[in-house]
Amino acid sequence: MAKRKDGIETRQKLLDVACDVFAEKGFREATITEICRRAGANVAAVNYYFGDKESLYVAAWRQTMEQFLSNDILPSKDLPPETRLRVAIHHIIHRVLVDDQSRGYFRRIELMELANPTGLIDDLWKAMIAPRQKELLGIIRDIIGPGASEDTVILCKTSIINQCRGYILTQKSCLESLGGSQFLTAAQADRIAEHITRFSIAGIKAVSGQADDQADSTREKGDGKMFTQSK
Amino acid sequence: MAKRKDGIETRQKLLDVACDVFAEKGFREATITEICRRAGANVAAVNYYFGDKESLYVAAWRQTMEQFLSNDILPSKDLPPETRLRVAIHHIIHRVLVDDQSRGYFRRIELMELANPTGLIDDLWKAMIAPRQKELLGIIRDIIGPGASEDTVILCKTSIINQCRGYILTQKSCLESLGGSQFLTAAQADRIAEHITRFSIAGIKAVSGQADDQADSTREKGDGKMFTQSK
DNA sequence: ACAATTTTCAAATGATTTTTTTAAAAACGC
DNA sequence: GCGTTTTTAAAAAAATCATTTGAAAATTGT
Repeated sequence: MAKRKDGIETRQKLLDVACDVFAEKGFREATITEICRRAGANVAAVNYYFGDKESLYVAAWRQTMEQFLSNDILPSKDLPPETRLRVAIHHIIHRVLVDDQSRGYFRRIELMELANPTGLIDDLWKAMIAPRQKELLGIIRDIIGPGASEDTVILCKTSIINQCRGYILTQKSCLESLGGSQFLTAAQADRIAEHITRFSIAGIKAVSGQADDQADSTREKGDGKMFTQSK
Repeated sequence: MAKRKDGIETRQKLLDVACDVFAEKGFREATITEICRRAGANVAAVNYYFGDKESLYVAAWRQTMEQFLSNDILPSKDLPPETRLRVAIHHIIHRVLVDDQSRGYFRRIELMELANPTGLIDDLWKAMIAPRQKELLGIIRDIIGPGASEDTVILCKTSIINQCRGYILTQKSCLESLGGSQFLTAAQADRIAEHITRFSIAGIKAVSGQADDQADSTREKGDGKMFTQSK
């Protein structure tokens, strides 16, 4: 006999709420009890549909990633790199700060995972995010020119990512104190994104003189790289 | 009769370890059991000296803040603002990334508190950090000139803080993958700080054209400010 | 309408963990 | 050595939480 359709509805509701709660509290502080309560389901529902909490977490991550990637705009390679950077930054900021149904979760769950790693989604993360990081590095390289060291490009990427990422943290406390709404207006997000864009383009150009042979005496491992890419 | 001096030693050890553990795990995931174990004290010690876990947390925060502030170098007002910014950034990054006995805790505990607020130290935080924020805003104002809007100054401050703050997050996972040492060398931290400084000075100058009457149509509250200062 | 199956539910289980207390023993200052 | 402070082991108490269970309810296909 076929499955009932209210079943998958509950399952989906559970998954959506799980994204909420994991994004808010991280894996360990999120409880099945709360997830079920907020989903209007019985405590047993998670175990019925997902087996256990860990599997629910992985499923929530997967859904969040898929939403994140599916809404992705890849700026055409023909555009000048400054424009491509602008598009990328606006995109990140909007997803984080503007309420358009759960698309901001990715960055927030990522952050919780960074702050308190569970290790449950490392493989998933690497597979899906590595290409995106390369894309950003490529844009920066195009702006900065071939003369700059790879270290410098990575530092620029980190500066940009960190600028955006920071808003995830302050979002909650900032906005709560302003009043009800959990998200910024599109105009406010635009203002922030535009700021980060201009700030960063100028920043990139200003540090472009950092060639690879900078600071030779302090080099450690002898492989010519001071920093390696990680998360 | 006078108090025994081994008593305050234990108390101090407890407090130091508490900073470690709260910085690593945040309030809720830190346990008294672990703190006492790592301090080489009995489980009952925390309750004996501090009463309960919450009081220990507040005490740990207070100590961390005081260490943070006591080591503070206030760059002389005579210096050009670019130099003062450089000093401030180097200072933050060194405290976060270089191992000089627990001075980096402040930023890490702050981060945990931001990611998962307990609300226990809000007042403390506001009282001690607000002046420092003002200092940074003043430096930026000096660089950017009187023409720029207050919003723009705040956005610049946020860009700088966020660039620094991000390294707290990636520090752990980054460095673990590189091998044992929990901290960067001073030279690596210098490189990062110098990058952030140049990047940001250029950034500030690039956005200095953002006057207050930008984006009037999207203004919300009518108080002329798009953003208010928070954490 | 009925049987088969899926889903929901309340209650309880079980396990683990963690804070807090207690009362006695040890260590210290004088 | 005396009085006090500190430490200790053990256990009590409290608080969670994930998970299970078995029965009830709801849905589906016939």
